[in-house]
Amino acid sequence: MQLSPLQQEFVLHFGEMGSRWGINRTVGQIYALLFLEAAPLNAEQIVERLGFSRSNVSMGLKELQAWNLVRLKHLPDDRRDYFTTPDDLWEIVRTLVDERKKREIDPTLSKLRELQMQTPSSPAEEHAHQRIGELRELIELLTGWYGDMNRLETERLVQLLALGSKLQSLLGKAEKIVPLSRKAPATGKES
Amino acid sequence: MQLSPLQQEFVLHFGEMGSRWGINRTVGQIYALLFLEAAPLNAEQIVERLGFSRSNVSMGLKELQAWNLVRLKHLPDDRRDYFTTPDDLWEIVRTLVDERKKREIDPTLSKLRELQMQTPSSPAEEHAHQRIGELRELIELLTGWYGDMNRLETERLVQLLALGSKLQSLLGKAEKIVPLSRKAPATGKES
DNA sequence: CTATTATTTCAGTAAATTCTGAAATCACAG
DNA sequence: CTGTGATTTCAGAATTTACTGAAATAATAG
Repeated sequence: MQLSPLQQEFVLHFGEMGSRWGINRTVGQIYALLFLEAAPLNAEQIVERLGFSRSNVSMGLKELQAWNLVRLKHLPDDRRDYFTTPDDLWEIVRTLVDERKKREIDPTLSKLRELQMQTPSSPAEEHAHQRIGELRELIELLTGWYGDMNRLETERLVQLLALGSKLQSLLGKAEKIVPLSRKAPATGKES
Repeated sequence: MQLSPLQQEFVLHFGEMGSRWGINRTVGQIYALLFLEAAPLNAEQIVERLGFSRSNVSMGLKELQAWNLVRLKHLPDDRRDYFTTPDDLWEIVRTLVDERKKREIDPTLSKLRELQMQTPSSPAEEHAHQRIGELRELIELLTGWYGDMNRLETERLVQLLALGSKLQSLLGKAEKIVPLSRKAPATGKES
């Protein structure tokens, strides 16, 4: 592995962490490398830097593409594929969360809805039915909220996140002026 | 496996999904079973219902305990251990997110901070250093926000989540009255 | 202390996954 | 076409992870 010490440590760390997520070491390392690199890299360059077999890199890149986590570029007069990660970190986060939701949450939500169609036929099933319903509701609340957040521009989203706990008191104040359940009364301050 | 059809489908589904998370099929199924069950179960009952070996169940339960995802109970005049999941689903979600943060995010944040101490010694390292800094900042923003949310009572948290995109406009209005960057001016409406 | 039952540990095996090199496919220049 | 280089596929090897049964340990009752 021919990387600067900084790069090397970062890449190795992401390889390790990769296995705590669904992805494997190879994929984690490839991603980490592309993330740090200023310019796009082709498969051969990744092989040189990480010391994996060519086919392993090919499969890793395919996986990263399936996750939408890398962008494919082409240089003039060069027909090899070059890969980068988006410059904008928020784009990366959005992709990551979207994809994980798609793979880890959505199938469960469908399954829960499907299971709730069944009518329970014993006290045990009654309780299970109940429990499944609660879980479905909770996941719907969370995914609904996520959908809302995801629709915000990054700028707005960051503002909101930065507010954090200040939101609490701010909302308390806002609610006095703009009650949640009805039309806002005139305050004389709107534009 | 001796379960009602409803239980069975749920349990099998969570077994499958388990492998998309860090946990394995066995652990996923045990958890799903306990989640649906009204009363606590002991290890032997789990063996009967899921058909795993006794030792496999023992290891699975140990893992679930390490994740803080099950509660240990004891019945009078019975020295076997009985296991349940919390009745309150929000408690479960909080535990899950806390533990995943602890395992998947916190170590990375430490590593990023550590790497940023190093002074870059080449243009490539300079760029990597930059990139690592951006990533660290983003993760700090997200974890900071999560810490804030986590401190809220469930009641409040649910209200906030349910607001979703309505928050946007509400905040716009609130900001006119309570500007974010300075002390709130008197509006004549505070308590 | 001894017997009985509950639980855990662990070495070996089974299963799943990751990784490789060789061959196949693809893409284009000449 | 044909040849060259880029990329992918894939069968088997290597590695890792999951699972089991047997033995060890722990806990309690008598």
